[in-house]
Amino acid sequence: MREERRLDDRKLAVLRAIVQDYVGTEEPVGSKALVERHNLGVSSATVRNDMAILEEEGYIHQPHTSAGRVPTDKGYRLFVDRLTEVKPLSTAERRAITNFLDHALDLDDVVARTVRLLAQLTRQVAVVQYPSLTRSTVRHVELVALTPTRVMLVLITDTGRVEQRLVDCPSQVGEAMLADLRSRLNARAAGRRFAEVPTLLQDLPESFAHQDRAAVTTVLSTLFEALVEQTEERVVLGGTANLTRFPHDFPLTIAPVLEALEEQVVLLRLLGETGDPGVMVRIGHENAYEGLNSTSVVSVGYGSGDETVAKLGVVGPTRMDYPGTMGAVRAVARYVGQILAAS
Amino acid sequence: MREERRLDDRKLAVLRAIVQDYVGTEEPVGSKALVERHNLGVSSATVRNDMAILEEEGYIHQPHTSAGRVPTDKGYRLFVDRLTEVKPLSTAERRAITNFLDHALDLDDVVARTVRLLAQLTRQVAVVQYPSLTRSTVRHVELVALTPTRVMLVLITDTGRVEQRLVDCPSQVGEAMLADLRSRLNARAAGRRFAEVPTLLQDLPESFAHQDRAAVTTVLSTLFEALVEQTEERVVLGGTANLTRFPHDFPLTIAPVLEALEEQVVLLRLLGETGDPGVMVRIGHENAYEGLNSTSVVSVGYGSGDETVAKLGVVGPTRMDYPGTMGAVRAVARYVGQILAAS
DNA sequence: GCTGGCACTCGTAAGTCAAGAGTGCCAGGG
DNA sequence: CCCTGGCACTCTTGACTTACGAGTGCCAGC
Repeated sequence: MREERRLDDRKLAVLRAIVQDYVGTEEPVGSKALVERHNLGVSSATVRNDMAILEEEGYIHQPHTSAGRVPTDKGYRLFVDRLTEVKPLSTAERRAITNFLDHALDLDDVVARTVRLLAQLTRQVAVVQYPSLTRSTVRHVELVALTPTRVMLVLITDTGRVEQRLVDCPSQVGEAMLADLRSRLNARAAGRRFAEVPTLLQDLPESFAHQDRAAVTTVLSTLFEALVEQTEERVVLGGTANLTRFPHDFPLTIAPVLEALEEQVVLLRLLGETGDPGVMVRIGHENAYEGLNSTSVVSVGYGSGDETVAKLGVVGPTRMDYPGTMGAVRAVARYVGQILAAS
Repeated sequence: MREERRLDDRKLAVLRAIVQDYVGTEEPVGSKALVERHNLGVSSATVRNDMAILEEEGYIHQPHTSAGRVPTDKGYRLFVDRLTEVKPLSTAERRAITNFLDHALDLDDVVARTVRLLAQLTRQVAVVQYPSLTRSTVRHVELVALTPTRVMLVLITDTGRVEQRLVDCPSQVGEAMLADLRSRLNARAAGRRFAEVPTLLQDLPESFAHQDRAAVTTVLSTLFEALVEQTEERVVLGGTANLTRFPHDFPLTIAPVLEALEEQVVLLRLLGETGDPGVMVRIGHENAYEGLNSTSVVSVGYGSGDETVAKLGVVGPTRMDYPGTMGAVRAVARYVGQILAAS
């Protein structure tokens, strides 16, 4: 293809150098500075020619005549795909992760700590999704009578998550009937995946006395609701103060970013659209949401064992240290997975 | 006192006008503009004299010679205390509150919606504390055997909140013993306030068979821990994008503010230090936390009935519309209180 | 005690200028 | 054919100057 013909190894090296320098200095990088800081073995004039080609192909861009070059989204994309490797963490960083996460108390705490850790490690905005329940199984369902017609339904999942729902029953429910329902419910549903539960329980009301059937049906439908609703995931955010580390594009970009980050739906879509198992990077305009057009998202799935139960990642400026960020995100995800598997 | 002698009604009117104009225009206000926009009945020269007095007393301040005046923290304080009334909401705003909160599903949803609502209404950063459990009572304690030595403890409070804890028991716990413990626990603790529970349950282990006592003690201490820990409150934040509406002092002030707002501890102290029942306003340096020295906090307690169970409020620039903000905060708090009382 | 008038201060905007960075292009050499 | 040194050109940036105007403080007079 055409690009292959025009972009020889040296041009790619130039692009790599531009990205690295620009990420470091935050300033457009010129040909002269480039040859000084990287031993490319050619003169600045040659580099200028290469840059002209790279610009023609859309990998770099010139803010104005007589300024240095800045990578475009397409340039970052090529850099991420072919010009760099994920950078493994230093042992100090690795130790920080274990230190920080080993002291987590429960699921909420794991998520909260993960978000703080990611934000600190990458110095960017961290996003962590609660473990998904779509593939989760029911560990236990508890029913507690609060008043004669009111029942508290508590759903406990195998990821250690607990959800409660208040059920207003159409008729009085006796303690005996409640105990009966509880045990039958658990007998059938415990250990099952969420998706299976409704079919497994659909004929349950029939086995109850006529006057109790309405109440049983109400309880069941509340349970089903809870199961479905929990697939709408929660997302936790941290490190928004890191947005202020870029006084450049202020306050143009920060406002829409903050707005976007407050929308759970947007956050979920940010993380949600990845399919493959590796670290996903979405750069600038590759992001569906307009407010995030000048940011990149680095995300990855995590889970106990080999199943992905949720995603986590960071949001930062397109001008970010991709190798380092990808390394940090991946490392944190792995360790969180281990923690989840152990608990 | 001296102030009373020097600050006659007209000077106070001038201060009020300065605050109002400055909040509106965000620019230092001069004597001429003041007499044009408010019918003070005197000339600009007179106003200038008054301003000189107000400045001597520290109520207003001049950024530089030949600039208009800006209220100081002390000036805002006087304004809030004596020069204005809390502004009641418009019917449209009132309707927005009811519309928004009436559709809340559960406690989490109430809090989430409240935060969004407050942020929208005041166009500032909203902070809502989860209802306090210190005065809460235990509604039910549930124990679920997960493995022979592992028990899930679920605590349900009268505010509808649910907390779970995993308990690793030193010995195997049978289903029968667990049922026994469950019923005794609820018999003694249900309906009681958190603080009472430990004393009520302290001799419980003695009534169990010798080989079970260690397990019972473990479960109980986990329960007590959960009770205590829940008095450390959670706080939810929203509307941080509103911080970007002040391109003036950027990005000087926004960074420390964002940092402060990410610290749960700081947030809690922000809300927590108020005692009296009315709306509390803390202006600029009245704030203990340094990063918030250029912001004001407007907060108020809310609760079902007449007991305050938690607080909510907003954080904004000292240059804010105090009457409007106070009105909005108060109205939201009242309505949330009603919702909580009803559910 | 209020008012009009006036001189003074000082921040802001606009305009000018020089310096420097960076480029594109070209002609020559390997 | 590709690389290189050289050179003219562009355009941003910062410093400096200037003019303007908003706003003040003060004073004499009513």
